[in-house]
Amino acid sequence: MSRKAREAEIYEAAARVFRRKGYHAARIQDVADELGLHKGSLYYYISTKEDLLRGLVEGPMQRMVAATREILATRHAPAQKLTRVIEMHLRHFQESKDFFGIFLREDLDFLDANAETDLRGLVRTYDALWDEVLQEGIAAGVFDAEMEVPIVRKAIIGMCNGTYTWFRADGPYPIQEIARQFAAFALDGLRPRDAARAAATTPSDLSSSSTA
Amino acid sequence: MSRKAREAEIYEAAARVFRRKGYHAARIQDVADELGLHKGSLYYYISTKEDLLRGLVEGPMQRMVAATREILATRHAPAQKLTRVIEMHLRHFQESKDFFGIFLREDLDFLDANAETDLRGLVRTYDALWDEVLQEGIAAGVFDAEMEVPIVRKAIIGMCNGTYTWFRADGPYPIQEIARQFAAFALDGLRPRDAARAAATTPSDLSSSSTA
Amino acid sequence: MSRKAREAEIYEAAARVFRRKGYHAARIQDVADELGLHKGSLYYYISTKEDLLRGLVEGPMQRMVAATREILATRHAPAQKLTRVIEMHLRHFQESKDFFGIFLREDLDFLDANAETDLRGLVRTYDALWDEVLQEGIAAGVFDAEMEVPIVRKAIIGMCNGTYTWFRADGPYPIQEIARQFAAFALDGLRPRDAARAAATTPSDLSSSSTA
Amino acid sequence: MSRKAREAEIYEAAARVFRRKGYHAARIQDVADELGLHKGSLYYYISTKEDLLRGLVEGPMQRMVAATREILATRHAPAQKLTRVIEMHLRHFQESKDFFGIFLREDLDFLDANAETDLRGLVRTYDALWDEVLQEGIAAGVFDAEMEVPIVRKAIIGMCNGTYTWFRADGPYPIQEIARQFAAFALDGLRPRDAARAAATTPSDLSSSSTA
DNA sequence: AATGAATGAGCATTCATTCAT
DNA sequence: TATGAATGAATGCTCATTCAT
Repeated sequence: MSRKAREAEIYEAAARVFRRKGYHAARIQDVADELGLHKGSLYYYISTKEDLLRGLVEGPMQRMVAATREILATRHAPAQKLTRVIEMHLRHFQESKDFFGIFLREDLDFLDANAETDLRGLVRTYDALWDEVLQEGIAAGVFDAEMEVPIVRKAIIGMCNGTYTWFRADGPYPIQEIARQFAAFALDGLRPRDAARAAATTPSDLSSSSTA
Repeated sequence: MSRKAREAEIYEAAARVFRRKGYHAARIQDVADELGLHKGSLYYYISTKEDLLRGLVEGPMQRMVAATREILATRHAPAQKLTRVIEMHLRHFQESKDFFGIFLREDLDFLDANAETDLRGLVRTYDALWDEVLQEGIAAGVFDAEMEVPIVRKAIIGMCNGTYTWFRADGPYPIQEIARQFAAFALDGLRPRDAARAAATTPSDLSSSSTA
Repeated sequence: MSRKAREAEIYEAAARVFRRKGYHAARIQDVADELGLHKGSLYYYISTKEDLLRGLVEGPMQRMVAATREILATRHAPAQKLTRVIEMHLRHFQESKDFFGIFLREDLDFLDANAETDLRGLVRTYDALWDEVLQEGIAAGVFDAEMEVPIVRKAIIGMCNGTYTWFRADGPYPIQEIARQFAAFALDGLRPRDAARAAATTPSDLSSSSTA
Repeated sequence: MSRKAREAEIYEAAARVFRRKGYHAARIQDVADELGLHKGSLYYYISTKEDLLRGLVEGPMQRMVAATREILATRHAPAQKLTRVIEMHLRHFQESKDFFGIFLREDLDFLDANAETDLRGLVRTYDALWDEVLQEGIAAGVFDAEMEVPIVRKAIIGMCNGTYTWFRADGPYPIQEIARQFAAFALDGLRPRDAARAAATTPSDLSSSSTA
C-alpha cells in the first residue's frame, strides 16, 4: 500500500475512533487496533496524536466554507439560498460525520494554540457567511427585519447539528427530505411578522402566555 | 463545614471542571485545585472519578423528566404545552449548564455499564414525554398529522441544545425571550399543512426547487 | 522524611547514576532503583529528567566560580594564587565528583537551549578568572610573558580534570598532595624563560608561601 | 562503490555522529542521515549499533599502543622518549579525534562485556608502556626517583587529553608546538629534586613534608 | 544494494488512587 | 478531616532492528 493511501487510512481510522470515544478518551492504541497495526507503526506516518486530530479538522471545515461561498455567489432568491445552505450544511455534516462528531463534542480550541491551525477563525468565517444569507433576505424584505440574525443563525445551525444525534443514512428519510423540512420550518419562522402573521394570532397569544 | 456541604461543593466544582475541560481531559487534581483542597482529600468524600461524574448526572436529568411530567399533566392546550416544555428545557439547561455541557459533549453511556445508573433509560423517558406532547397536538388537530414525531422532537430539542453554544445569561436576551422565539418558530412549523399553509405557497416552491 | 530531604536524596542519587552511566544511558528507573522508590514517585519531586540534570549542574559550577573570585581578590603573590586556584579546583572536583564527572563526559550545552541555565556562560566566566590569575603573574614578571594564556590555562585545567580518572579519596595521596605537585609542576613550567631559570630562586619562595 | 568503501564510510560517519552527540544520544537515523542513506540500509553493513561502536574503537587504540612500543624500542634518551610519546599521543589524538572524543566521554566498558573486545586491556597495556618510559628515566637518574609513576603518567596523559577540548588544527599552534610545550613542561617537573633543584630546596621540602 | 514499511520493546511521564500520619 | 507521600498501571512516543520487495 502506498504511503499516501496508508496515511489516509490512518486518518480515517482516527476519525472513527475519536468520534466514538472522544479525542481524550481515545488511545493511540485504539487507532492502531482499528487498523490492525502496531501503535508504534503509526508514528511512521504521524507525528503526534494532536497532529492527527489537527489533520482531521482542516479539510471538512474549509470545504464547508468554500461551499457556502459558492452558494452566496449565486443569484438565487434569499429563501432559496437559505434552503441550499441548510442542505449543504446537512450534506457536509453527513459526509464528514466523523469529523463533525468530534468537532461538536470536543473543545478543539487547544489546537489553535500551538500551531498554524485557525479553527476558530474558520468558524467565525462560516458564521459570517450564514449571516450574509440572512441579511440578504432582510434587505430583500422577505425575512423578518426584526429578527436577531446571530440568534436565528445559531438556532438553525443548532437544529442542523442536532441531526448528528439522530439522523441515520439508512433511516426512513433521505438527507434531502430532512433538509426540505428544516428549510420550510425555518422559512416559516422567518416570514416578515407584519405581513404573513397578520391573521395568525395564535402563535403570539401562545408565546405571551408562556411567561405567565 | 458539614460533610454534606463539603460534598456538594465538590460536586459543583467537579461539574465546572468537567464542563470546562471535558471529563477525560480533566484531572482530579483540577477539581482539587478548584476547591483549594489536596487531591487525596477528595477521596474522603468520593470513591472514584467515575462516581463523581455519575453523581453529577442523576439529579438534573431526573428533575427535567419530573418537570416535563408536570407540564404534561396540566390541562393546557397542546401548543401551550409545547411552549412550556421548550421553556422548561431551556431553563433547566441554563440552570444546570455545567451538567448539560458535560452531557452533550461526552459519551456518558459508559456510566450505565458498571452501575445502577440508567442514563440511557432516563433519556428515553424524556424523549417519550416530548413525543406525548406532540401526539396530543396531532390528536387535537392543531399539529400537522403528517409530521414524523421523533424527527420533529429531535429537531426542536437539537435547536434548544444549541443554545448551549451561544446563550449567555448576561447577553441581550433573557432566556424567556429565546424560549418565546423558539416556540413561535416551532409552532409555525407544526401548523397543519392543509389549513394554515393553504395560502403560503412559497415554502413548498422553494423546497421543491431546492433539489433541482 | 521531609520533602526537602527527599528531594536532596533524589538529586544525589541522580548524580551518582548519571555519573556512572551517563545522562543519556541512565534511565529514570535507575534513579528510582537507587532510592528504592517507584519511578512514578520521582515525579512528585522533579518535573523532567532534564530538569533533574539541570538542578545538578547549577550549584557546583557557581560555587567554583565564587571560590575563584575570592582567591583573586586576595593580595597573595601570583604564584600563590595559581597554587590556590589549582587546589581549589581539585577540591571542588572531588567534593562534587559526581557532577564534574557528568560535566566532563556529557555535552551539556543542550541545557542552555530551553531554559534559564547558562552553563556555557559560567564556564566562560571561570576561564576568564583563571586567565586573570595568569595575567597577573605575567604583569608581575614572575610568569613567562611569552606564554599563551588560554593554552596554558587549558593545559593546567586539563591536567586537573584528569584527576577525575584516577584520583581516589581513599588512595595513597591526599588531595592536597596532588594539588601541591600540580602547582609545583605548573609553576616550574611558567618561570620566565629569559630569567634563565639558572638561579630560579623565585619558585621556592612562591611555593613555600603557598602553604602559609 | 565497493562494499569495503561503503563500510568505511559508514564507520567514519558513525564516528562523527557519536562524537558530536554521544553514543547513547545518537541515533542510527543520524548516522544514516550523515550519509544520505536510509537507516534500514545500514544493516546491510553493520549488525548492531553496539558493533558499530566496537568497530570504531579497535583500530585507533591498537595503533597507539603499537606506536608507543616502537618509541620504547628505540635507543633515545628517556627525556626524548617521553617527548616523543607525548607527541605521539597528541598526534594520534588529533588523527582519530572522533574516536578519542567518544572514548573520553563514554563509558565504553560495556563493550567488553558481551564480546571479544578488550578495551580495558588495551588501556592497561598503554598505561604500562608509559610507565616503562618513566621508569627508564628514573633508572637513568634523569627523572625524579621519588615520583609516583602512575600519578605522573596520569597527570601528563590527562593534560594531553585535555587538548581535545581546545586544540584546533586550524588554530595558531601546530600540534608539534603544543607537544613541545607539554614535554618541556613535564620534563621540568620530572627533574630529579636532589640534583637539578639543588638550589631550590623549598619545593622538595614542601612536597616531602606534605606526606608527613 | 537499497528501500521503506512494519515491528516491538523500552522509556519518560501522567494520574487515579491509597494510606500512614 | 485533611495532608502529602507513594504507588502502579497506563499512555504517548522513540528507536534499533527486521524483512519483503
